[in-house]
Amino acid sequence: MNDTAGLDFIRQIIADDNASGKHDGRVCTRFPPEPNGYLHIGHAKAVCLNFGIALENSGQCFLRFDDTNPLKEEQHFADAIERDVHWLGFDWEDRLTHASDYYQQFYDCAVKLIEAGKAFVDEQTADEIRATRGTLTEPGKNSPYRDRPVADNLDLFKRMRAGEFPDGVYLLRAKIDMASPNMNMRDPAIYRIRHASHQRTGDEWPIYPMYDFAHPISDALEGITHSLCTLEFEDHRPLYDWVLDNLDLPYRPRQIEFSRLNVAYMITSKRKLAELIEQGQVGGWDDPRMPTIAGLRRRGYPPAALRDFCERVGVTKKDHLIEMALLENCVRENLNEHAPRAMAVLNPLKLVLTNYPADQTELMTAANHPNRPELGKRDLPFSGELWIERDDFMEDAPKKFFRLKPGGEVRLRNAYIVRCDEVVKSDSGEVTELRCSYDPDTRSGLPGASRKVKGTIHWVSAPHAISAPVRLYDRLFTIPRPDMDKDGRDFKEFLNPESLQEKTDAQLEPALADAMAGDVFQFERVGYFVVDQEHSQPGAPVFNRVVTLRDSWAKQEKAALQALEK
RNA sequence: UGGGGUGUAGCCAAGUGGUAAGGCAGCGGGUUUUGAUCCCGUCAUUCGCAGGUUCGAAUCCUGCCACCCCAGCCA
Repeated sequence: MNDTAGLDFIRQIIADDNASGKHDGRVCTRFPPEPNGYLHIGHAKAVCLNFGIALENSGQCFLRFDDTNPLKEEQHFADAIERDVHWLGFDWEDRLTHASDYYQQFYDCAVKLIEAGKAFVDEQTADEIRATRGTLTEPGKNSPYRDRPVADNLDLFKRMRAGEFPDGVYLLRAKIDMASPNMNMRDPAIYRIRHASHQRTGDEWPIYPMYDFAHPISDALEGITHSLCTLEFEDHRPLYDWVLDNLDLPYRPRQIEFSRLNVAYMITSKRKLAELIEQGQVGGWDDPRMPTIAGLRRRGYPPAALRDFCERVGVTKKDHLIEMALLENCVRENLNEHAPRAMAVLNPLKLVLTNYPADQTELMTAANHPNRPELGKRDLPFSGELWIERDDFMEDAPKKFFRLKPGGEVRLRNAYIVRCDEVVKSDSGEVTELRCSYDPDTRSGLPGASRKVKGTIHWVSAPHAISAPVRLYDRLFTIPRPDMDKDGRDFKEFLNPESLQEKTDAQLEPALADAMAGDVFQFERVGYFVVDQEHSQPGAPVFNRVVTLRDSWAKQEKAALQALEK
């Protein structure tokens, strides 16, 4: 019986339960978001875990909206959550539920508890309750209403439900133990009066159950076998079990906690993200720099890469901080496989071929993917006037610089080898044009093409190029944990001023004009770029950089620079 | 200083008394018309620390240390 080897601790528990027949071999999970905001990368881990486990075990997973607090919830959040879970690649089929579907059952359960003498109606104020709860080291005090007769409790609770009392004057509490070292067991609130219109049940209910009461019951009613949640609910488990122990429900779910996902240079606090939006630091919840699913989608991260990431980070109870490099590796790995190649120049520098016939145009053939011939080829117009990347030319180049330098040769990808004969500068000394000669025998595909030069650079034909806005995105913050500063500095002090850089004069190969929103390309030697879903028009794409290519040259240069500083 | 958790490489993570998997990052090399991809190699004499048990300990015991969570009528 060594078949649990290598599984994470939750999957081991499930495998053991399956082996012992604990739930008749049934596996049922749920992803239970409150519809009070947008899903983010941390939720993605929970989605992948819950739906993934169900899939692996031929089980089922519910998408359940935990809508027990109408003050914070909105239908459009629920709609966005459904869209995001689907986009991540998961399907709940007919298992879309709401805590609010069970309001009557919750109420009936509460009545049962009251009848059993296990719950009472308190009429202390919120302040009084807080004051008598005790502290971490001191026990609390019993409410003066704790021993109210069952009949009175029943009467009051029914009148609470009937809407006879204003908010806050009565509260249904579980009767557990005010001296418990676990604060959650000190007669926790289970039902409060809230005269608020609910997005689904309208004004039907003036009272709403608390999470700690509603959650275990919802789980039990749905036949959830393993109720997975994050570590901060560990202290709630005794209460979760207490509710199940004291009610007669059809199933007995088990709560298991795992550590929430933390990714370096990202924050997931709803309040803080909202602050960035309010201040205009980012464009909205779907800004490509946001850690929201909507943001990641618009950034061009493939859902499969996100799933891969969630799998690779593992499931444990340790606090952790995942490096961004792992996420980016997952994205690159996916995109390298799937993204067709294209040529685009972000910082154009004019290159003129002095010996190329004037007004001549040739069609060069370029593979759409170097390792996947089945993805086909395309034609690239070539002429005597080209754009190349400014970084691909250096006047005083170091030995290891493989690109263009005065008098040097370089291969134009999919085209000819060219030599730099003359550097034209403006009055201010800025390089404005390179005058080069090409070697006609070295055209790609010709026998002369076998001549080797050290470098290959990308280009686009100036008369044929299209121009498109290109946005270069980078991490939103400059430090790994902007929200955990030791000196208490505000997270906004660590905003990366270079998280967005807009290129307005990028020159792209003409075929890119027809790119569709959501399409992702590798701009060769530059990075992966997605056609923005919001701002692109047919025939007028706007590109977002998903992630750069790995760049060992840049790394070398950076290292050399750092060595120089020392 | 109450209760609940967690400590294995730079970052994750397996390991369940028999001699430290794997991934990411890093480093070195090879292939390459992308300084990409791909390929090869390298990367913990030691598991928070200190004792103990044992032929044998990351795994068991004792003590200590560090970090995280909890005092909403939020979830």
